[in-house]
Amino acid sequence: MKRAHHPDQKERRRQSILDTAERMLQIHDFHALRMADLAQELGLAKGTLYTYFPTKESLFLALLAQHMEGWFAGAAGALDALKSPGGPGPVAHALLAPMAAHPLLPRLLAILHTVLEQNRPVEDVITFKRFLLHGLESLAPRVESRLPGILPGSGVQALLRLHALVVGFQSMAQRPPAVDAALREPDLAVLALDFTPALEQTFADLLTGMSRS
Amino acid sequence: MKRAHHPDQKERRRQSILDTAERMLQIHDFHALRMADLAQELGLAKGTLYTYFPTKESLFLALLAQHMEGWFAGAAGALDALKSPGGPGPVAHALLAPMAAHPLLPRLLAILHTVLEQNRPVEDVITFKRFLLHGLESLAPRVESRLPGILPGSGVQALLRLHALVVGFQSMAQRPPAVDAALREPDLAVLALDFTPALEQTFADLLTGMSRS
Amino acid sequence: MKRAHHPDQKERRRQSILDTAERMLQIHDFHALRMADLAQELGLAKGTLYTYFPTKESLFLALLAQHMEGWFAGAAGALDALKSPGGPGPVAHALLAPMAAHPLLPRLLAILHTVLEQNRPVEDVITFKRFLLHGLESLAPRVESRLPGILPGSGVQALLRLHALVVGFQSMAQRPPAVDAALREPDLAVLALDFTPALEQTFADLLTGMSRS
Amino acid sequence: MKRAHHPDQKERRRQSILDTAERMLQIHDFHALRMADLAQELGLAKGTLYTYFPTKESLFLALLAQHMEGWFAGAAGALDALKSPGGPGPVAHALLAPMAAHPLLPRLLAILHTVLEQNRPVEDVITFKRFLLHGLESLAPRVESRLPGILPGSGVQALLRLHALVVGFQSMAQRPPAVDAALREPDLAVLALDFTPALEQTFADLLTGMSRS
DNA sequence: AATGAATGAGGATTCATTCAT
DNA sequence: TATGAATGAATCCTCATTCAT
Repeated sequence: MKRAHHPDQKERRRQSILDTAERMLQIHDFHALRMADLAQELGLAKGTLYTYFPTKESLFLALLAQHMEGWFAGAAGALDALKSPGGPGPVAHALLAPMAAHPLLPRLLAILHTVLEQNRPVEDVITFKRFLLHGLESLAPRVESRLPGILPGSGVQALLRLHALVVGFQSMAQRPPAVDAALREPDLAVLALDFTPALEQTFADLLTGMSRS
Repeated sequence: MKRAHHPDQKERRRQSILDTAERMLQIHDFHALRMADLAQELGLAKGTLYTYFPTKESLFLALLAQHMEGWFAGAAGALDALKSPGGPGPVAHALLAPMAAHPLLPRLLAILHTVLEQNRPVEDVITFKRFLLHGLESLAPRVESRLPGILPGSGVQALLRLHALVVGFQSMAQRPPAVDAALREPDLAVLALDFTPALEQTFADLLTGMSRS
Repeated sequence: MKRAHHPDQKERRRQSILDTAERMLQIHDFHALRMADLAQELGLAKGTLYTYFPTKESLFLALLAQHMEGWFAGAAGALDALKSPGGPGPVAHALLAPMAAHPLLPRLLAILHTVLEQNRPVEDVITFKRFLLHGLESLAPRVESRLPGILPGSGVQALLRLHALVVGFQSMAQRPPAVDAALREPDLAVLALDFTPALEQTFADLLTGMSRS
Repeated sequence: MKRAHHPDQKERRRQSILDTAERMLQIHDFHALRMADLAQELGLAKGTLYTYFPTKESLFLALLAQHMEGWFAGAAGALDALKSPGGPGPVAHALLAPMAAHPLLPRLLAILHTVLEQNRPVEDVITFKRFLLHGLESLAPRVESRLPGILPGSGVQALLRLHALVVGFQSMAQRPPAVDAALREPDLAVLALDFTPALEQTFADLLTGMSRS
């Protein structure tokens, strides 16, 4: 394997690790995806991964950050493209449609608190949380300006609530085989949520409620 | 250890296992809580646990079911005690105040999909889902009747959305030590959600939105 | 379950346990066949089995003894029906044809030394060995009288050698699925022994050799 | 513990694992010999064993292969050293005397089918069976050429029959303490086989029979 | 005689991470 | 930088057997 001496090369290799991790994450979940497999798929040695990321969690946290960034940008653009005032429905759509370009985002968010942030040094957590907050704060005013009735300053709150909905619906919508089979019983069909529409509709309703309360 | 031959005794012992599991779950999380420790705490042999519950998951699923039942009853009572029409705030409070008597409920719900329902026989999942749906359906009309503007028949949907919020907020609010430390940074305080009020306020707003949309 | 007070009833129940064990042994092997399953199949409690047989091993040792007895009788009859002198082939056939009526016999013999006689009280082993020797000694003169060239007194030896062949061929012929698949490779077909003919032919050859040496 | 980076070192370490396993197998049987003990005896971590052998079975299968190879070589040499024609007795001796240098061989062969080949991937079984067959086929013509009367082409068959006798006599000769005690009863002494002479004598008789049939 | 609740020993394997080369 | 050998913690469940009722 070529050595990545130049910073550019290092960055490229780092990115290739993230890309491969992403690809493999579509097949296996976080726990099932082993560092050894990732290394093999990349043609690297296990140890090499650890020169780029200190832990497995940090690797996937970086992946999450990347997708968050993409979503922040996409959502900002979509909100900006919205005629003002947009109203809850369009705002919800503007925020969630860009998530389609980042299908792993909900899955990574769902393990953010329970897995990725476990056993990490406080400084890293602070860094990530600042990054997250920064993104939310860039979207917040855009949201507020498209929702006339909303309480000024509650944009970040709305986005945190969206965060909770993403995590909650994701965990309900990602069904292991046995649960999937169970929900094929006709009477249980009502419990078989479809992630995207459920999320968007719920969030639109929530924004509606926030716009009047 | 006395043998529980009489059905009454068996039921009492089963309950003592659940009670002890609950007590220990307040200290360790599901994974950290080992069956061996539980047995030792109970003064039973490990194998004995398995005469009452076939797997660790089934034990905690039973615990969850018990608390769900308690919450169903409490919420039904609180809703019935509500003057009609109650409106979103009172309804949200009626639904969530009884959860205070079941502090483990959010934590168990948060691992329901990702842990407890993993690797379980389909029939068990069906049974549990039916139980869950049955509870939701007993609450749904009560919710609808207290929310004049809500779409008829959307009571179950509202409760499923509550479910998602519980799971989402729970995972955000249960912070490992490092995250807790990070959120003590002044600028990050906004990310430090307090589970109960965040949940109740959000759900109230959601009900408000559902009552008008 | 009816109590078996009368000795006759006890004997009948004991036999029904053996019969059921035999039936179940055709599906699962010794280790896979659990005492709990056996009890359930019989409609008895586990503990009841232990009033008839002190251990799992003793139960199957009794089953083995029963089949041995059947085989002793069958082989004795077949040998007696043989015109004298019969020669190695007919003698081998007379000894082995009756084994077809006891298909479990080779399987039980194969685990006799490595499983059934483990951890048993010396007295029981003595009893069983005496029973075994007694059977062999009843067949030995019949064998010798049908094999003119054989060394007088070597009948028991011949039968012990047969015992070894039964155990050896049984372990080679009872193939787990992966081995069975492997032996479907054309070049490996020669290793895929068929228990009955391999055994009989080999034993006939052995008797031939013993008749001349 | 030094890291075995060089292939030579790796091979040496692999061999030291096999050597230690062999030494410990003389005291405990396969089941009683735990991987943890083996690792401790070697001064290695348990996990390290698994970098050399994927399973416990594969480790002992490798050990068996090694002894088989030794026996193949020894037997080939002994047969080659035999004046032609040798006759059944000398051929049996040429085949079995080299087994004395591999006292574990019969024990490993006795668990080959019932333990070592269980739960192994088909490819591994095929590989091992090919290795086994290859060894048998190298001995077969040597056997045939020393046994004038034998059916041409029946050398492999003779060796498979030897295999069965080894397994059968091994299981009869390896007596647990209780059985050993039982066989000290004077009348039962006839059942107390001595592995090596019983095997060699029987096989010689079998070859005699095969030479004329 | 029948029951069935209680017992508890017993072990291979995975995999994130380290560190000598 | 890259390697990959070494590490070692971590744990659920089975099931023959017992014994109080």
